[in-house]
Order: sequence, then structure tokens, then C-alpha cells
Amino acid sequence: MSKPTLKSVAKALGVSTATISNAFNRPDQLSVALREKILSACTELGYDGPNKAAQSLRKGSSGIVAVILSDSLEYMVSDPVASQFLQGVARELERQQKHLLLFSGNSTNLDTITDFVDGFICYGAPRNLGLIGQLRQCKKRVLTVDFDLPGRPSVNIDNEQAAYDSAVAVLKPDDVVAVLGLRLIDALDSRPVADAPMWDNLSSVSHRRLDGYQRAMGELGLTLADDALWHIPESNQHFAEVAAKAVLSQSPRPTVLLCMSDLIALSAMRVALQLGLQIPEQLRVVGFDGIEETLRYHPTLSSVWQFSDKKGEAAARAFQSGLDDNQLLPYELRLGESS
Amino acid sequence: MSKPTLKSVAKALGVSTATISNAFNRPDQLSVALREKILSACTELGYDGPNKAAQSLRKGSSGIVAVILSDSLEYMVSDPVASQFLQGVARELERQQKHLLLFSGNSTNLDTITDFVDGFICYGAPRNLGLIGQLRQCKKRVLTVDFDLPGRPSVNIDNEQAAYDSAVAVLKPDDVVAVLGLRLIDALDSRPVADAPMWDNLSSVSHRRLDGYQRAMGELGLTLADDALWHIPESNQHFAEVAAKAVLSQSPRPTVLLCMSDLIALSAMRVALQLGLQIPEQLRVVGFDGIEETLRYHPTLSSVWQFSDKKGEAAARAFQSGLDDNQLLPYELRLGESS
DNA sequence: ACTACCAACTTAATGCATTAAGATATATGA
DNA sequence: TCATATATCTTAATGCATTAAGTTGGTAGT
Repeated sequence: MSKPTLKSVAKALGVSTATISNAFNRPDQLSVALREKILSACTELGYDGPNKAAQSLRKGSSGIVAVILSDSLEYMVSDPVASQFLQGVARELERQQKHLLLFSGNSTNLDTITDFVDGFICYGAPRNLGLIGQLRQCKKRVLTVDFDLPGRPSVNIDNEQAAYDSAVAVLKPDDVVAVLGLRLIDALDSRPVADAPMWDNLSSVSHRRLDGYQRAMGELGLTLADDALWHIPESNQHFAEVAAKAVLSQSPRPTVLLCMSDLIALSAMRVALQLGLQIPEQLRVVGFDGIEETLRYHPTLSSVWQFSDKKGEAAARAFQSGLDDNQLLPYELRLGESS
Repeated sequence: MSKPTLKSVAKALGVSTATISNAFNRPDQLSVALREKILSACTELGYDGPNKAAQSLRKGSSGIVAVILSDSLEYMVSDPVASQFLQGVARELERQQKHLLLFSGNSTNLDTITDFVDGFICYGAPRNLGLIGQLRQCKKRVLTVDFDLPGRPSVNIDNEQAAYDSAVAVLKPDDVVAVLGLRLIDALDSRPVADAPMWDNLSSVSHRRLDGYQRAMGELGLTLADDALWHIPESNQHFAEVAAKAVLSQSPRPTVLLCMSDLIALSAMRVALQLGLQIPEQLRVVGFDGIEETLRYHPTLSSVWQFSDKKGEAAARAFQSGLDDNQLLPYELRLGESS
């Protein structure tokens, strides 16, 4: 005997398919007695509700939400900030009884899943820029986080202001400043930005932060040397150390490092300590993100805390709400021993 | 004008729907000329291939694979071992052009997604035991990792032997042994197992490891005191520290700690050092799993490395292969400064 | 010239369910 | 008692595509 369907159950009970469907979806459309009879007959027959794939085809919604990560899943799951975000999304989605589908930002084709999902939460601009065009045209709901798409709802923090605040808190009038930036240009290794063209699409967050740093520096009359603005392709130990070593061996040696992620800042501090530098006496460091790990190391890191898990929850809630506004979440500047 | 469908495209071109379908799915069924005409007409019309939801309904497969985690997504994403595993799965799935849906082991109902996916990769027995029954009866492909379901393919390591090996490597004839076990009984806090009933379903891995420890101890004539076998509900710092503190203040004080995860072992070492104990002189510690973090701390941890990312890849490959065997993956005992 | 076969399409059944609109019967109110 | 409203169920159109089986025209072989 094959798997029972709505139709076969209906026939077995001598009622119409509409009634069975209503028994599951609109209890007010039939008598209580019949409904109970149907429901118990269903368990009897091993029918556990309408087929979700058919339902999804008919209703046009599945209860599955895709989260598009900026990079490969691989990288994302190992990044503390991204996985915090994912935790938040997961928590809220569980509350909503929805399902989470992970989608890599390296993928080329959105429409391998578009039909399956209720929409997309995009965490950071996808590495494959082709996806952006597809997202723009997508008929389904699209919500962006940490970047913007015209006409689409978004969840962000005020990166410019946050970066400004962090710089103001750490800078002094006579400082030599270096910036360890994240994904500023289109290069796969750590290197000074110099005159390479800025990578507009992928890095709006980074550029805002840079603007903030520069506003703060401007107010103090400080300028950023050409070779003191570095591009780091991925927020990890290796790439950060390369940049930190280079920057800290320049002369005049920087007295302040403005870092666009905590992981970068942490690595930079390690390098500095290895070079025998005193923190914060000879070098002050400020990070960005706010991750638990910075609390376990000494000196503890001054940083902008942006509570990625809350951001994830907010994103999932905003996705569900149907509202199309651009949300700005609060952040918090927390000073540690590094400044 | 509404979204184009296979039917509307067919009408526009004056051919049958079967032909359009074949143009996408079975190119050998129509002439090259017509196919190209159709394909270009499709881009013209903004039709980007057959609707996946309908396709899934018809074909009965979607290209989506669900990974059922043992706990909440929240916990899983933050656990280094689980996220390593997830990375591996994601990597292999990307290769196969399949999609990854994350499913919490706390969920009550499998059939909210069964119809959407091609099957399930279960990473550890789900915390909600009700799911196990549902998985047993599930018509779709089910592959288990780190536990077994009768008649289903699985991916494991030989936990008993691995635990045995690790214990043999660290134990000496006059040792006082304590075991910090993971999820041995049904309790939400850290506590001695004592005479609580073992939690069979959820902890097969842990029980195998315990068997391995005990075999090794038996060969050396060592026994495990009643209050020296501890249950830890979750592999995290807090629960591990509670157990470690308790065990290390017993007398006679243990000279060896057999820990069922590296996170537990790491926390235990921290506690030991705080108590002023010398490692490995006064206390030897061995862990389980193999995570990068243990290489950054001193003393470095002796542990069983099980390469969770490879396990993830193997699981995704085995899922795809259709083979129904029970795979045993290699592990590696790596000795560090802790023993 | 006739059969056989192939290439290239089409027909129509099928997968599983939702839902607006229609049909009955029973109850309500004046 | 008659018209109207309500509760309860059914009919049938619809969502979008896959695929086995059928049709047609043409080529090849003898």
C-alpha cells in the first residue's frame, strides 16, 4: 500500500478532499465531531498531514528561510561574529517555527532555492556579486544585514558613528595611526590599500568605519599615511598577523592601531607583544565587533560591541514582521586594557 | 503580467509543455535548434527554469539535505566540534550542489520538513528522543553520525577503542582515576553518576568511551570510585569547571582525569592550575575530540583527534552514495604536555 | 515499393494539496 | 408559515511541472 494522501484519506472516509484539508487548516469550516473523526482516522492510516511540498507549491510559502552568508559556509561557521549572528537567527526562527537553510555567498545561482523558501536574510554582501543582482530582482522577501539594497528592509548599526566613537576614545593629538581594514579592495592577500580602487560593493560596512576613523582623526588634526591603511581579505589570524607585522615595523611606528574586527585586533596585539611592545604604553589598540574571546586575553581589548546574536534575532524578527524599514541597532563602546 | 510558467512559455512558443520541460531536463529529446530557440526565448521572457517546488513535488527530491543536530542550533554553532563537522558537511554539499537545512534536535516534529528534503544526516542522537522514533519510520534516507539506528547507514569512529587507547597512554599502575563524562545520565547539571540510571539512548558514544576507559583500567588493576565518575550535561566551561572542582577536591585526589571532550579537559586543566597543581607531574589529563584551541594553551592537551570536518565530509558523501554501510573513520591519539 | 525504425514532438495522466464558489439542510425570526 | 441566515460539506479550478506512451514524417534497407 502506498503512502496515504489527502485524496486517499478522503476516499477512505467518504468525504471530500476539501474537508480533510479544512480539518488540518481551517477547523472552523467543519463540525467538531467530523474533525475529530478525521484526525483520528488519519493517525490510524498513517497520514501525518498534508504534504508540505504540495502545500508549498499551492500556498507559495514553505516556512523555510534562507540565510545567505557573505562567504562559504565553511568560513562563516568558524567566524565567531558570524556564528553569533547565526545563533540569534536560529533562536528567533525556532520561536517562529520556521526552518533555516544556509546558503553560501559563493554560489552562483539564487534560483536553485528561490522557489523553496519564503525569502532571504543576507548577512553581509555576498562575495559573489552576481547574487546581488539576483537579489535585487527577487520577488520574495529580502532583508539585508550589514549592507543595503535599495528598497529592501535592512538591519545595521551606525558603523560610521561607532568607528568614530572608538577612534575618539583611543586617539591622542600626537598619535601615529594605522588602520587594519577588512575587505577594502579587491585583493586576496593582506596589503596596503595605496592607490588600489576601493571595492565598493563588498565593503560598505568597512568604508563607513573608515569614514568614522577619518572623521575622528580629522578633528584631532591627524592624517593617515598612505602605507598605514591596510587591506585584510579575511578576518583571521594569518592575514591579520601579516598586516600587523608590516605596519608595526614601519617608521615612524604607529602608536595606535584601529582594527576593523576583534580577531584582527587580537592578532595584532599578539604580534605587538612578540615585538616587545608595551600595551597600552607604546601602542594602543581598538577593535570592532565584541567577541567573548577578547575578555579571556590580556590586555583586554577596547572595542565596539555590536551584539551579533541580538542582530540575528532582530533580523529574523524584522524578516517576519513584513515591515520594510531600515533598522539601526544600538552598539556599545567598551574600553579595555588595550587603550 | 504574472510570472511565466512552463505552460505559458510553451504557449508563447507554440510547443507542448513536455518539450519545454525536456529542453531543461533531457536535451537529447529534442533537436538542438529548437532547444536553443526555447532557451533564448526563456531568458527573453524572464523564465528561469522549472519551478523547484513543483519539481520537488513531482520528482520527490529537492536537493535539500537536512542536518539534524543533537541540540539547539544555538548550542551547536558555538561548539567547536559540531561546527567543524558542519563545515565538512557544508563543503561536501557545496560540491554536490545541494543545499543545507539546519534542524534542531529539540524540535518535536520531523514532518514539518520531511516532505521538503531528500533526507537526514543526524549528528548525534537528538536530544528530543521523540525524533528517534520518527527517524526510524522515515521513508527518506537517514544517515546517523556518532550513533546508530538499526538498518541505517552511519559514520562513526571506534569510540571504545579510541578511549581505551587514550587511557592506556596516560595511565600508570598506581593512579587515582576520575572520569569527566559527557551526558551519561538524565540530569541537567554536573554531578556524580553514582547510582542514577544510565541514559542509554542519548549517550551511546559516551558509554562506549566509558567502556574503553574501563577496559584500560581493568588491565592495570585500577578501579573507578563511585564518586569519581561524573556526568556533565553540556560540553562547556561552566559545567566542566563545576565537575573538575568537585573531583579535584576529593581525597585521595585523582592523579589522572579522563575527559570525554577537549573543552571539558581544557576547563579541568584551568581549574587544576588555579588549585596550584602541576601538570603533568601531579595530574595528567587526556581529552577527546581534537580541537585547535588545545594547541594554543599550555600545557597542550593529549587527546584523541577525530577530525570532525572530515567526518562531516564523509557523512555527506555517504549520504549521497546511497550505500547502506556502517563506516568507521580513523582517529589519532596525539600526546601533548598534559600527560 | 514496402517494412522497419528513428528522430522529434505531443497527449494526457500524474504528483498532492488549497480555496473560492456552490449546494443542502437545519435553525431563527417575524 | 415563509423567507433568511447559518453551519456544514462538496465541486471543480488551480498551483507547476514530469514522463510514459502515442503520433507523425522521413530515412534506410532490400
